[in-house]
Amino acid sequence: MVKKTTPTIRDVANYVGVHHSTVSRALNPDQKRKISPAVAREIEKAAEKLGYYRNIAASSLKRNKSFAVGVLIPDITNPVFPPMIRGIQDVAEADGYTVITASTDDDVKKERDAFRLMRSRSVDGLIIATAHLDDPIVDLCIEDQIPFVLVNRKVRSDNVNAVIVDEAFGVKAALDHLVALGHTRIAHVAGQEHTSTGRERLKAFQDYMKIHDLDATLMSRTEKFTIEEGFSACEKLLKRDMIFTAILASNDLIAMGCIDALNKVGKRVPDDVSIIGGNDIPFLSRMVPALTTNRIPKYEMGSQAAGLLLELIHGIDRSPVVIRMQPSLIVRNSTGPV
Amino acid sequence: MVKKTTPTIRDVANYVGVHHSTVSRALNPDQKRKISPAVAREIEKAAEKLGYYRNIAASSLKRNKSFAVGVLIPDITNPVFPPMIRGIQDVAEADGYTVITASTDDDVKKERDAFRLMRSRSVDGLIIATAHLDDPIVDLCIEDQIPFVLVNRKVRSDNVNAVIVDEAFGVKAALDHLVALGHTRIAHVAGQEHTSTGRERLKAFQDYMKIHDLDATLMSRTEKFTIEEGFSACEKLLKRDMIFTAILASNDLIAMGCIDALNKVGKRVPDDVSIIGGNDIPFLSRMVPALTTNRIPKYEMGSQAAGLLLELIHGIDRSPVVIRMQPSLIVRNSTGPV
DNA sequence: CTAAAGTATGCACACGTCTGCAGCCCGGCG
DNA sequence: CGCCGGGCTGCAGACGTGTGCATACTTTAG
Repeated sequence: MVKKTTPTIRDVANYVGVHHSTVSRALNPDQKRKISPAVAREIEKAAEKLGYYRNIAASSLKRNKSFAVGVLIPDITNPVFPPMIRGIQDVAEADGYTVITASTDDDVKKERDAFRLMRSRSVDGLIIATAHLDDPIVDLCIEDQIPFVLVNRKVRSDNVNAVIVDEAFGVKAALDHLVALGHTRIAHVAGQEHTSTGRERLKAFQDYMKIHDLDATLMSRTEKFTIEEGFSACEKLLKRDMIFTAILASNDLIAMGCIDALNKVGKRVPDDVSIIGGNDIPFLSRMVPALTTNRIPKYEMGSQAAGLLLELIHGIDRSPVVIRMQPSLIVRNSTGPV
Repeated sequence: MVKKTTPTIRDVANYVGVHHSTVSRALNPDQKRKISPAVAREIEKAAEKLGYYRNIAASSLKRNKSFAVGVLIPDITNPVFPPMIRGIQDVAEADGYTVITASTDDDVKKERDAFRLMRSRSVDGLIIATAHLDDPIVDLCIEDQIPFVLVNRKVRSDNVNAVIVDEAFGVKAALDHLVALGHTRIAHVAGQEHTSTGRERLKAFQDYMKIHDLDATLMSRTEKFTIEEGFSACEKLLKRDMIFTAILASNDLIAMGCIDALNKVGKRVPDDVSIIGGNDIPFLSRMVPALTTNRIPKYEMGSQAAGLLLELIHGIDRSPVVIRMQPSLIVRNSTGPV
C-alpha cells in the first residue's frame, strides 16, 4: 500500500476540472460569492469526497494570520482556570479560532518561553492570566503590537484591556459579613504582592480596617496561591502569638492551607476561627468546613476576555477597557459568630 | 510610527552578510554542525538582537511537520483531565512540541470537528482521551496514518497504543474492601456503556459478584460521568426498592451524585450505605464524607501517553502496546461496616 | 447591433523556510 | 604542481494557499 499524501487544493481542482484558485475561492466563505453556485457546490462535494482539509500552515503563511489565539495561565491544575479556559475556547472556536494554552508556573523564564512560542506560531492574539503588576510580557505585546487582553490579573496601568474582579467590592462584602458576626480581630493572609489580585485584596483589607478603626496589622504574605503557602503563612501568624478570631484569605487554596494550620494546633473552624476564601473553586460546598468565599464568574470571565480579544483581532479599535466583574459572597459554614 | 514587520530569516542574513540558507542552518540544531562556529554565533546574536522568531507556519509547510500534537478530551472542566493534560504538556513541550487541546463533550459531532481541526493544523500526532469502544475517530487516524495513542479509555481492539487503568484490579480491591466490612448487597452505578472504563468496571463487578456468589443484578447505568447522572441513576435504584448497603460507583462524580440522592431520602453515608468512587479527583479528602476511591496516576498517564506518542512520531515502530496502570484504593470514610 | 458593465475563472507570483546540489576555498598527499 | 577531499556557503526551487490582475464570457442599456 502506498502512503497516501493528503489531498491539496490542486487535487480537488484537477478532480473537478477547474483552476486551483477557483477552489481556493469556493472554499473561503468571504470569496465564495465570486464563484458560480453550481461550481461551488461541485467543488465542495469533491473536497468532501477526496477528504480534503485546508492546510492551515500554508494559509497562515500566505495570509499572515494563524487563526489561533494563545492563552497564558499559571497552572492548568489550579481549579480556577479550567472554567476560564473553557469560556475562552467556546467563544474562540465558535469564531473559527484555535486556542493554544501554556502553563507558566508563575515563572518568568517559562513565561518568556511561552511568549516566544506564541510568537513563533504567530498567534493572532493573546489572553494573559499570568500578569504581574509590572509585566515584561505585556510590554512585549505592546511593542510587537500583538492584540491581547488580560484576565484575572491586571497590570499597574489601566490603559490595557482586562477582565478582572472588583476586589474592593468582594473584600468589603467579606469583611462586612465577619464584622456582622462580631469579629473585630481579623487577619489577612495575602497573595503574591506583585499580582493585582494579591495587592488589591490586601489594599482593600487595609482600607476597610482603617475606616472601621480596626487593627490592620494582622497580616501575613504568601509567595504563591497554593495550599502549602497558605499553611506556612498561617503558621507564621500563629507563632507570632497574635490574637485573631477570623481570617480573610486571598483565595480558596490559601484558605485551605490556613484551615490545615489551624487544625494542626487544635483550633477549630469556625468555632475558634472563622475563615473566608476567594474564587469559589468547585466542590467547596461538599468540604468540611464548607468554605465561605467570594464567587467569581470564571467561565464568563473567560468568554468575555475572548470576546474582547476577537474584537481587537477584527480591528475594532476603541480605547482599552477594564471590565470588573462583581463577585458574590457565598456564605457557607467556615464562618460563624465569635 | 510605521508598523514593524516581524523580521525574517532574510533580515538576519542581510544583517550578518550571509545567505539566508546559512541562517536557516545555523538556527536548526541538526544542521548547525555544517556551519562554522564563528558564523553560527554571529547569526544567533543577530537573531536575538533583531527579535527574530522562526515562522512555524512556513517551516511546517516546507517540512510537512507541525511540531504540534493534538489532545482530545471530553471536558477540561472535569477535574480528572487537567493533571493528565499537564503531564502531556510537560513531556511534549520538553521535546519542542506544542499541544492543542479540544473539549468534545462526548459528542460525536464535536469529536469530528475537533479531528478535522487537528488535521487542518496537520498535527504530528494525537492523544485521545475520548475514545468510545468503537470509535470512528480512531478509524480515521488509522486510515490517514496519523500517529496516536489513547489515554484513559481504550477501544475494543488491543492492537492500538493505549495508557489506561487496570480496572479489574481496582474493582477487585474496592469490592474486597466492602466485603471485608461485611457488605453482601452491593450495587453498582455504571458509567457509559460505550466506553471501556464504564464497560470494564461493570464487567469486573459482575465477574466478582458471580465468583463470590453475590447478587450481581443491583445495577443502574448512566449516560455521562457526571454528578447529575449519578444522582438520577441512584434515585432509580432507590425507587426500585432494592436493598443494598453499599454502592460501587464508576467514578467520583457519579459517587457524589449518589451521595446526594441518598441524603435526599435521609440515608447517611457511610452509616446506612457505604460508597466507593473512582479516579481520586483533587480535594476528596477534605469532603464530607471523604470519599473512598481508587486513585489513578493521572499525571503519569498523561506523560506516559505523550512519551509513547513521541516515540511513534520519531518513527520508532514496534507493535502497539496497552499500558495498564495500577490504581490504588484510598480508604477514607465513605465506607464502613454494615 | 454595439458598447459598456458585470460576472466568472484562469494566471502567476508571493508568503518564509528548508534542503539537495553545486561551487568555493584550503590543506594534504602523491 | 596537480589533484582530491572535506568543510563551508550560496543557489534555486518547492511546500500549499491566497489574491490582484487579466481575460473571456454574459447581460443590459441605448
